[in-house]
Amino acid sequence: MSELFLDTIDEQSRVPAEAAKPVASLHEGLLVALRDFIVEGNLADGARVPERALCERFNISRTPLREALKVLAAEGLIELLPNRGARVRQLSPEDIRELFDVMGGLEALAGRLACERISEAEFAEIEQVHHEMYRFYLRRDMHGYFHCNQAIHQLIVAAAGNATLAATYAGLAGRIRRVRYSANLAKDRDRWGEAMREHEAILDALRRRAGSELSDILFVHLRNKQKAAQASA
Amino acid sequence: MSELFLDTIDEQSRVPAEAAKPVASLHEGLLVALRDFIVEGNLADGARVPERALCERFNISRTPLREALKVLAAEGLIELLPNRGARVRQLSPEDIRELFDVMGGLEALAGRLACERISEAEFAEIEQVHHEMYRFYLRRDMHGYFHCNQAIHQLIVAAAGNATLAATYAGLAGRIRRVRYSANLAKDRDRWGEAMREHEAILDALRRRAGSELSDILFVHLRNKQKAAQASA
DNA sequence: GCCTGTTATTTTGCATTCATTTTTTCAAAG
DNA sequence: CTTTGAAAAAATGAATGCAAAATAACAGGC
Repeated sequence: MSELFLDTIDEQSRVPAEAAKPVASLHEGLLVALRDFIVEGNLADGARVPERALCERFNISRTPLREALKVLAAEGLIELLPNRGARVRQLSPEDIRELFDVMGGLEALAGRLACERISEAEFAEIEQVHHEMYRFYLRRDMHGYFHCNQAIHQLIVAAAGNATLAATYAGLAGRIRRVRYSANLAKDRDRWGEAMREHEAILDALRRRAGSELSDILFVHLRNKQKAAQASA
Repeated sequence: MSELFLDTIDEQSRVPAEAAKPVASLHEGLLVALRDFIVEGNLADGARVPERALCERFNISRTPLREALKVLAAEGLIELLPNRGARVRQLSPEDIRELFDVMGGLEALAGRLACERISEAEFAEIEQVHHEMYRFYLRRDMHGYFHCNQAIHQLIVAAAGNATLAATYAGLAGRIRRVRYSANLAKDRDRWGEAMREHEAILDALRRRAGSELSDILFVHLRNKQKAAQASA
């Protein structure tokens, strides 16, 4: 490799640098669109995924669509029956239980990792959202409360600083997005107070950077959330 | 359907019966073959994945191959560069660190769940493999030790009774399989003794069904394994 | 009238083909 | 001799076409 070549590299290296993370957009667009289309419930649970209709819907040929379907099947959003096409995967109560537990485990991990590396600024942001959530709780504003709640859990996962964890978590979250469990809490006011107390404990453990403890609290918190969802299902 | 046909069905009905759970094999075969082909290191790290060559290698057309490639990309084994084909994803030290942590988190979860539902028979099996491993340790039989070690971690994940967890864990394990970290322990005899003591603690916590405690031990155990692998890398 | 057996239509899976883009080759200029 | 530019070759991404399978529609028998 000549020195001159190294000079030119300086100019061009920026391109692969900025293109390094965003793998770029190929038929990614289609994949995202299709995923949203399914997640948003445009297709009934367990319903056949009509190839031809979707081709017209997205103005593409069958080849890229089928490729996208294979990916969605790998993600667990749909299932592919040989020679029988794709079906929207319907989650059994058992599936949902499993997903809750795994997400609980991942959040527990996120909490532990966050304690190791979270900055004061990141903690301050979580703390701020927490207090905001508390105000929503006092006002009995369910919508605002859940918005903050989601944000906090998301911030903890982000604070873990582990892209693999975040991606894995997002993948599982996408699977159960079709199941609406958020509003279930509405039926159980006691649970709401309990959840709020758990969140106090979460913030406290995070403040003390007590990773192992926070890990425990988060898992139990998710377990309780799961129980509440099941009870009101 | 004639009675005669029913007679023959008796013979054949076993096939769909046992194929009920395994969604069946379509181009799954190709997917598995391709995955193994890459995992087993037939392609260099970061190397281009030659479509044409693989088509000949597996005697298929480009369409099913490209579908399989999309799935492998979703699994994180390869990466797809737009208009520039697929490349074997090479894991940075950071990627490996992340993978170790997530797998540690999942094993911690597996331990916790296992404590909730493991049967005496399952525990007995783990205990037996543990003792077998200890004998390998005393004999300084590295190969046998690692075999048992892998088996124990696998049995704990299985004992968790969570298919989603098992699948997620397997997916991450597949990504890292290309990186050989097993033999790294060989360079650090002290670590070996430490690992053995940690396994004693694991078995003890599992015996007492101390989920939270086992969860902690398993995560730290994986962390130490990671550190040892890094140090000898 | 309901069920069985056959035929027609649709749909899936894969191969082939085509337009673009990228990479390589080659040659001429500096 | 290196470097730049253009043209050829190859590879990628997507569309179409075709054989096999599945589903639907239909006719005949109990």
